[in-house]
Amino acid sequence: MALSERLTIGALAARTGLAVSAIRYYEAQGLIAPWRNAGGQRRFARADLRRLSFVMIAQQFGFTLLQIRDLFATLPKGCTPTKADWAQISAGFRSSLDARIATLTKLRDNLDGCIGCGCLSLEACKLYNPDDSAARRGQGPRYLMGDAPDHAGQERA
Amino acid sequence: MALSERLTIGALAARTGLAVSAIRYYEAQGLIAPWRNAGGQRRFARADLRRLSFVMIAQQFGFTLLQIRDLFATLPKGCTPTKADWAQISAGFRSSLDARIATLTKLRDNLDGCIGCGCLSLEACKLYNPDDSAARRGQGPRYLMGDAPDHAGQERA
DNA sequence: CTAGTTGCTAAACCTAACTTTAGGTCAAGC
DNA sequence: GCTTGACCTAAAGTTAGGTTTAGCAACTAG
Repeated sequence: MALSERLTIGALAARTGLAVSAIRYYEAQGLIAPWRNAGGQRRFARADLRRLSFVMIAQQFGFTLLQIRDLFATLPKGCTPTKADWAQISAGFRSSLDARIATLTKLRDNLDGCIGCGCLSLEACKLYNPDDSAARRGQGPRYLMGDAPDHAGQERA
Repeated sequence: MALSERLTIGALAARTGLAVSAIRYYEAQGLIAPWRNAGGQRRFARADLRRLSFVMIAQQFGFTLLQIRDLFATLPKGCTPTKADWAQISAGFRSSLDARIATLTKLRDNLDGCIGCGCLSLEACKLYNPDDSAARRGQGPRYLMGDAPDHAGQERA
């Protein structure tokens, strides 16, 4: 048992469900920092299981790897974050998640309104870009409605 | 006015806020099907404004272009879908959106539980992969918790 | 009728998040 | 001690959703 305090990449992969290549990729992205044994092979701490789990959860929450890395950067430099550290990060997730839920709900309600009122022209209704940045991929500003820019973009209700 | 019943790609871009290149890309993906004038230039119907608006909204809802294309494929073959057609599609969005909201809410509540109970080990808690496929990018099955596969993956509460 | 703007195609490039491939090394079991 | 499976690196490939570039054609205004 004490022997397995240091996990190989394969063991970590088996226990997280991640591919070995994904773990190596995460290391390249600065999300995890294993040390190496004499032969140059990666060796992971058990705490890295938690770390990777957190990465996977955060991804589901819509965070990019870059954002997650930055989040980790706010942790104290000691190798194994405490419960309190995780709690702090999780609380941040909580509010981000709340925001995303609110956005989607608003979008849904607007859609309902469009269906209900029968307008559905989609050219003058209330569905505007809520810049839910964590969930989007595009980058340019978009008016989002079929009609001229002048009635979109400024109404940020 | 009657002259502008056929829109050029530039006009369509100006009115939707999309880049010209994006519109051409959408055509290549089968989302829109303009005809060509004598000189080979694209000419769009006014209804395409609505179509593109719908694409943009659907993207915000987390749909891929492929899914949107398939959605459009269920429309009657006539060029300009009726209000009822849009309403039907929108209703489908509505339920998909409901599902996504439910997923995120569940995730949030589980996280709350983890914070609240102080476990936060992330190794044995209830945060599992809810296959919110519209919001994910990965493809393989993942256990999502740090610990062995045997207590993850089957509990689909 | 000619200049300038807009449009055309094809192909290359871009980012995120990985996987795959190629060619070689390490470690564990018999 | 040797074979087999796990591991290594570097680089290329993949998918989605586009943008950029290059070189050329077509509209439009004066």
